[in-house]
Amino acid sequence: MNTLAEENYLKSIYHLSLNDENVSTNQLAALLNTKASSVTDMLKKLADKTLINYTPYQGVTLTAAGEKIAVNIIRKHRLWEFFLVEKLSFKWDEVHEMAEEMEHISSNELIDRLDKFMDYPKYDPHGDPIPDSDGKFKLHDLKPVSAIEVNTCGVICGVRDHSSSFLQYLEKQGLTIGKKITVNDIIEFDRSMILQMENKTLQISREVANNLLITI
Amino acid sequence: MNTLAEENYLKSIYHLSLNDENVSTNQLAALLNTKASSVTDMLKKLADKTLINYTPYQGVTLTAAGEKIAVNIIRKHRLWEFFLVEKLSFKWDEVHEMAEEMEHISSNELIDRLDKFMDYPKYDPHGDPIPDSDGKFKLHDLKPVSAIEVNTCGVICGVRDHSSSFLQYLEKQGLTIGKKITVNDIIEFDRSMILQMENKTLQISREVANNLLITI
DNA sequence: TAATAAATTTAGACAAACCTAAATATTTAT
DNA sequence: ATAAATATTTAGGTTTGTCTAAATTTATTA
Repeated sequence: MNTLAEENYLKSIYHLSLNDENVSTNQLAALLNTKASSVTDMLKKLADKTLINYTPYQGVTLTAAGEKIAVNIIRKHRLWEFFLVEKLSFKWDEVHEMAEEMEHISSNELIDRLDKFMDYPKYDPHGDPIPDSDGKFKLHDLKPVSAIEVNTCGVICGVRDHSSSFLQYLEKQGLTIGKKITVNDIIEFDRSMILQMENKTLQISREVANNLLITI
Repeated sequence: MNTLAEENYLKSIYHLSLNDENVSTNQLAALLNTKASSVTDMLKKLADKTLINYTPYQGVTLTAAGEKIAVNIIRKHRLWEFFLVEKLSFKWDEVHEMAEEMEHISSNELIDRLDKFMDYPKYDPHGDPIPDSDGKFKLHDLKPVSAIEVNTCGVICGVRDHSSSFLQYLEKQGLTIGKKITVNDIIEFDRSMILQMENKTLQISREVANNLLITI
């Protein structure tokens, strides 16, 4: 078994790997709220366990073994988030911290039964895909709202930013998972966007449009 | 907040306090699977935080603050055990280890909602009372089967031993929570007991009778 | 391409929670 | 009441995961 700290490093490396092939020490330090020297120590330890490929100064990638562990933690995190929202009626902006603790509950039998109990959900409350018990999952083909043209429409299927302030803002505007929106206009001055959604018109900043993900 | 180790010490002191007013260093070392010297270190730390009353060589008691924390952990443990059995269909002998991890999930809001989700259960799968959100709970008036006379009857409401081997044995014999039993006879030689339960007759050892709890 | 800046690693410490071995208190038994 | 046995604490280490400060490597830029 791995320690809590090791699990958090593997998870962070996995997340950062989605953007960059090689993950740097400083990226990890920033994400994990720690110092670069602490990261170096841990990278040596994870490399000794052959969970990562580590070349000093060159950053890291996960090995197959490391990725398997990371995906399993993400599976647990997302299933617990789903549980908290669907069964315990938490809001989508309230569950992240709790799931950060719950993802480390070790039993796989438990998580598989939880999965079954909730009828094998495919996406968590933020639209992120939930890996199945073999670690497999499908990504939607998602684009930020900011990437689409005037007069095209799409369905909200995810968010890039998971902060509660962003999620609360979206909730208040009714911009939640599954809603159909159309881009009516783009303001030239600041590239903010005018959206149509269920008879209502609303305006969102470029910043918001960049972080709101849709399928066409 | 308290560390995981601190929480486990407080919980253990609480459990041991039910039998002995003052809890000794060695009792804690045995229960926590650690060494007496390690216990001494932790007792000093908990005393500094005024969670226990500690006089060197004289053992410890919980302060009101310490007891509150201990009872809250026990509340969480028992609610999660109930969840695992009632919602995820685990058997009563399978849930202890998982609940040992889950009891440390910090959110009280989470546990209160879980409590509500399950409709405020009063007893866990082993018959132990679940403290409410104010830490209050009622004990059944329980006696071991070994303490009752021939031709008296009672309802199984708890177990003294929580080991999975004991629980599995009881399960196999059908001696589960809620079952009504009558003591038909006591064998003089080894004081084993002949029980009547739902048309069946079965014999249990003194050892089993000591660990099976009933209400009259 | 040499100097500077930025990123990373190394060296040496620290706190938490544990350990062993030795010292000290308390309890039990003769 | 004292010797022996038992329980507990103290002293000094270890490991994990963190830190700061200094050294080193890589990247940038003039």
